[in-house]
Amino acid sequence: MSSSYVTLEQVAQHAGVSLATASRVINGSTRQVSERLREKVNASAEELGYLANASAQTLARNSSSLVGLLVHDIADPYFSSIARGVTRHTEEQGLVTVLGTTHRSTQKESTLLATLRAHRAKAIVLVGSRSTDEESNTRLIREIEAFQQQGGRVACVSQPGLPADTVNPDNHTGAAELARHLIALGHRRFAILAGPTNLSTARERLDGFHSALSAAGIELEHHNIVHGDFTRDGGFESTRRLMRLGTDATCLFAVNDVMATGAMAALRDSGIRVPQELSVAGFDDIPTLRDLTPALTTVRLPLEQMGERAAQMALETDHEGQDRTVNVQGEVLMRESTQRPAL
Amino acid sequence: MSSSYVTLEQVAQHAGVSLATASRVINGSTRQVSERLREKVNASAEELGYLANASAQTLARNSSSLVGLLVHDIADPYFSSIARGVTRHTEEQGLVTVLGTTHRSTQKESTLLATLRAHRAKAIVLVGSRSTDEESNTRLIREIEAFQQQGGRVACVSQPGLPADTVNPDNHTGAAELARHLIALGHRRFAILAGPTNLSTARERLDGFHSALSAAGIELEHHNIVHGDFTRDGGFESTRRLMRLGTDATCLFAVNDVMATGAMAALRDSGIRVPQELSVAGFDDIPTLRDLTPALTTVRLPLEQMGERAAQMALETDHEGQDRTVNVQGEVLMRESTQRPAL
DNA sequence: CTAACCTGGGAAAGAGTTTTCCCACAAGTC
DNA sequence: GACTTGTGGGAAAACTCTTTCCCAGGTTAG
Repeated sequence: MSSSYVTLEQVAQHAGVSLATASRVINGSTRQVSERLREKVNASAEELGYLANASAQTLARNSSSLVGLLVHDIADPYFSSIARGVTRHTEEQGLVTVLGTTHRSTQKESTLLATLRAHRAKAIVLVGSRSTDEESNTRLIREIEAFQQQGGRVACVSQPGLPADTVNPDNHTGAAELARHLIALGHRRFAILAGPTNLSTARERLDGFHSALSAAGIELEHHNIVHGDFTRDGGFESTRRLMRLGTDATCLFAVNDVMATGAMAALRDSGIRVPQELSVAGFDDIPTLRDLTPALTTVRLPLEQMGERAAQMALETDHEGQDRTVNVQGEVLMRESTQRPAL
Repeated sequence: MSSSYVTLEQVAQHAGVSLATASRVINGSTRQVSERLREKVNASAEELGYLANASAQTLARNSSSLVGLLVHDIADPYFSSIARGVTRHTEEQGLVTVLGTTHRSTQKESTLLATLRAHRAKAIVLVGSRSTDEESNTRLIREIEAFQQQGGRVACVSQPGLPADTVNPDNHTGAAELARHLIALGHRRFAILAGPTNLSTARERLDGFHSALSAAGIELEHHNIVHGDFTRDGGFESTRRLMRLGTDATCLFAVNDVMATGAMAALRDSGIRVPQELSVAGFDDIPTLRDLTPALTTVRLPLEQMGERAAQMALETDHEGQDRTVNVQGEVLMRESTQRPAL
């Protein structure tokens, strides 16, 4: 009663073969087993409702069917889109996805990485901006290497520079191209709703935008840059601050769509019409946010595919060479939230 | 080299004690261990970087630290909000969340449930509408019971009638109250963008709305009901269909926010102004969709807390009695997408 | 002073797989 | 007919941990 499990040994007995033979049938080993016995074992397994004990398998094989997925916040549509791509691939492969949310805490990240290591996870997909903090970065690298030592594989999304396969959106180019489109529209004075300075994604987008402005001979004034924390409310607050201080910009670039959403809300609250009085652009093309009014000009990233590709790279068994990097280009989508500036 | 792991035995040797003693120290058993040895063992574990092998523990204890979370689609903000609540609780408890996405396939649901069983998951949180299909329902119940037989615990969100603890939003009352508000605004002719008929959530919301209309002596005409599939695009298409066929309704109720979003997009495409020509209301108050224009009238559900509560119930060890049900009331939020009908 | 009782610690038996090693037997070779 | 070769099957070790059982030594009570 206490143990309502069917073990492989029971299956073997029921089929009248040895434990080893049963195992060989169940997970198709290299060794041949006669068709007769094979059928007998399969029939017994079916009849008894055999379900292999995953922890015993993991222990014996020293590798589990778990794939870790670490994101900052699963409720953030940026991450949930990527997560969907990851789960699509892992589930297709019959693997199990372990979801860990770090909420930008390197502490939690470490804990989760250790847990995944303890579970002998087969692979880990790391999503989200890498911090520029030296210390936590080297620690992260050490942990990744420890995991790889154990035979685990790692792939990252948006975290260039780690010793692992990487899916890397070209934030710099995307932002620069967006800037050029906006300049072409006639804008000359820009405000930027930047992200946390220590996150590479935020910095790359800022840099890319900035460099395109410079190339066009446009100055970006210091007081026209405010920082948000990549959340909707952060974007809202930072935009209010910008408005309170006053700005002569004709176009506001928020480095991600989620903050752009907050910005548009703040502008509406302040009675500023978008795009008539101020153009607004974002980055990511978050699917859930495509129905905002006015429709947001942005740079589309194929988030779901990025997650899928990362999972795929992390699980490719044949590849054993150098770490690979897949660069992903964004596509500028000019929509309703931007127009040529009023004279 | 092959095995770069530190085992408990190595820790024990390093500390000069037996394996059993080391284990007693590490996971604070009932048996006492002298302070001296205790410190020695802990120091050794620290020094060697001991990390317990989770699968060995699972095998020995016949219970893992895994908590399953089954949703239809992690990119759907309804589910990702709930998922956030679930992970908050599980991670707080030092447990590991396993994410499975079923995409409304009972086949995948079964597979995932079996996998979780094979891993000796400690608990499972099941999220999403229960199907009304008799056959898949009884199978689901059998699988849940099999899991419980093994000592696993189950909690559901929005799936009343299963042999498990349940967090149950009062869809009927919420929809009815919303209907009363809309009637009070002056609406008499309604169109409904209903959900898949076989999902309880969709049905309850439809029923609740309908019963409030009946109570007010308002007929709901058959041609004013269309069905979507709970997705944005489904809402879009169904609304187009509704418009093509023509409707005399002054208010459109979509049974969830995601479909309401698609409906608003379709109406805009058709040049129909919301709310001036047609009022629109949704259900859920999805956080990511709060910035739509016009702001959507809806029924707020505390999605994140619902997930958290479900996880909490699933993990409460002391509770061993009857299955509990927590009812959650929605709150009607009248916003910009509804107004009194034009005369 | 001895009997009963604690208490800390160690040996060993599982938990359910995988996998290696070896044996038995049949078939083919000279 | 003995010897090799090949093939299917079984015994047992290994994976790492938990936990029970038991023993030795010290403490207390009578």
